[in-house]
Amino acid sequence: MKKLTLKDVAKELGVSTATISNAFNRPDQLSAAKRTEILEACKKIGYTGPNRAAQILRKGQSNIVALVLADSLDYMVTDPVASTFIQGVSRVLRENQKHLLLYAGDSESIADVVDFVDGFICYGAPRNAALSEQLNQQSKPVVTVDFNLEGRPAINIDNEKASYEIAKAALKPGDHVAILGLRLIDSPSTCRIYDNPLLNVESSITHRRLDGYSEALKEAGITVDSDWIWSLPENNVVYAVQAAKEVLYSQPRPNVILCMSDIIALELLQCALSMGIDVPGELKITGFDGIEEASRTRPYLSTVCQSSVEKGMQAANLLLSGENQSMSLSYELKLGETIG
Amino acid sequence: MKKLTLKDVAKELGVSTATISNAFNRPDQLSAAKRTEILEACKKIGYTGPNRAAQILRKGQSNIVALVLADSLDYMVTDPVASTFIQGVSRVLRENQKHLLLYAGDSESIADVVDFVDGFICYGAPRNAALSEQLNQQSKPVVTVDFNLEGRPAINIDNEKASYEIAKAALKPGDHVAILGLRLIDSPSTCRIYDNPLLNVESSITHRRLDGYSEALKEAGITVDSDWIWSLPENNVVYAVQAAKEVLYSQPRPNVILCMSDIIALELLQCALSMGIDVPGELKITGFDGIEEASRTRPYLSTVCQSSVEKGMQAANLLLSGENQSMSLSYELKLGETIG
DNA sequence: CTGTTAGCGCCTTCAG
DNA sequence: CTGAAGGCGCTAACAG
Repeated sequence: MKKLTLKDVAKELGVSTATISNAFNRPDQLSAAKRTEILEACKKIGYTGPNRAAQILRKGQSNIVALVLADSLDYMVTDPVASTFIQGVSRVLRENQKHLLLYAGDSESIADVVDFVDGFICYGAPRNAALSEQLNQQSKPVVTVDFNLEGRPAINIDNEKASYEIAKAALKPGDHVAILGLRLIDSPSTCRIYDNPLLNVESSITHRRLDGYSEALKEAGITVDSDWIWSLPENNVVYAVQAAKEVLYSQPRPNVILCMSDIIALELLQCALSMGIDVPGELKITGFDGIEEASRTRPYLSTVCQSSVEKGMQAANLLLSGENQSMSLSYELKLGETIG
Repeated sequence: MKKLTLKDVAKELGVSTATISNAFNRPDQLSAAKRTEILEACKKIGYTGPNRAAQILRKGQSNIVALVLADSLDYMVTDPVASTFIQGVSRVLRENQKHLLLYAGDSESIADVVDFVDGFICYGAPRNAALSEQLNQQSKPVVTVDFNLEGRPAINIDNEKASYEIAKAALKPGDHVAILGLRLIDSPSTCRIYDNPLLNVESSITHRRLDGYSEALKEAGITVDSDWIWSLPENNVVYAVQAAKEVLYSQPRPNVILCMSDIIALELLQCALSMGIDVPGELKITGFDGIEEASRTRPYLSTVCQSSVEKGMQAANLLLSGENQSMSLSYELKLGETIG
């Protein structure tokens, strides 16, 4: 028994194909009685509705939304910030009967899916910059998050202001400060940035965070040389451990370390504690993001909480609404025990 | 400028549509020279290849694999075990140029996607049992993980044996034991199971784990009444906190608590520590899964480590290979400080 | 309210 | 290597 088509069913029931199609797609085009009659008959003979592949081609609509993540899914899917974002997106898509296709930001091109997805949510600048180009040149709706694409609606938080504030809260004049940053330079491994060329200074949010820190440092009369600024290639535990060790074994050891993510900050905290360093007595630490794990750890991390769930929901809503209106979401400072 | 079709391009280049199609899909059907000539010309005029929606319809193949998660994406995507599994899946799909569609296990039906995806990986029994039915009745390949679907290849670990072993390691005769389980009964909230009807006793892995515990308990001559067994509706922090409090405030307080996930165990551990309970002196705790966070916490959790990444990779490989061969993956006991 | 028809864009055969 | 033709399964427009 092969798969039934709409035509088969029409013949079987002795009505036209249009009527079957309408019964499924446009209830207003036929009487309610006829409609339920047809639907019941379909159920009986095992026809579950029009073939989706054909519908996609015909209607140019698939109910699939592509979520383009900044990097390979491999990295992104286990990142607590990203997965919370995905959670928000999926919640809204579900309400709207849309489906979620995850797309890696280091893919070669969007050609594989651009013809059938209904739109793109782009979470962070894709590692492969060509994707940004391609996204901008195609005509389906795009919403960007944590970065901007000319002419497309975007969702952001004010990274610079948030970073300024958390740094401000942690710093006192005379502090010796280090910064553990993310993808500030294009390096495959954890390292100090020295005077290497910076990566995407204009567009990357981590450079905005750096700007915020710098402002607070300047106000406190503190200078931080580029050999006290680290760059991690990815926001994960492996790189975080490397960075934590490097910075904690550096002489003279900083007494304030500003981290651009909670993952980094938490690992640094663990590392410091196991070295017997007193936090916040000898070392103050700040994070960024406000991930759940940060509130399960003691001492409690000082960090910037951004609601990734809300970000995801807003992004999805914005995409589905079709409006071209960017927005800036709020954040919240959480001053925990790691800055005393 | 509207989107170019294959036909437009053929006319433009003065060759037949078949040739263009072949240039993209069947290199052996034309000379290498002609092929590159065509491909270059296409790039120049901005034709990125055949329309995927049309290809999907025509070829009946989309290069999209649906990952059916046990529950709503909302829950699953932030679960560390599930997201690690997704990581494994995505790694293999990427190598094979396939794309990943996330599908919620509490959806009404698979009809929305069954016509165009190339196959299904089903991670845990879908909350909506109708999906299992539907999956089994359609003809595309399916691989199940952590549960079985008749006639379909499955990937599992031996939950019963693993649970037996971890319990065995923790237990001494005379212990007062409680169990924090997952979805043992069909309840919307955290509660003791008492004599409520059990859920999916045959098929659910959590009942296998319970069986394993029971065996070890029997051997140690310990009985655990059903009012010392809790069931959490989902594996998340909220329910874990509730369960932790309930069990720790119960009299007489157990001195061994077997948890069916690390999330539960970690929350219980935090809770116990903040109540000033000595672990493992006054209370031993075991987990299940071996999530990353468990190794960042002290005292180190005793747990069963299963490699979810490998599970995901195997599942994807199995699906793509098309073989109908089930497999059982290994696990590893990690005896940490929480059982002394 | 129903039936007919012309594509959506492509792939594959087949004869040349 | 080409050109033509027949669908894949459906929907939208139009005529009745």
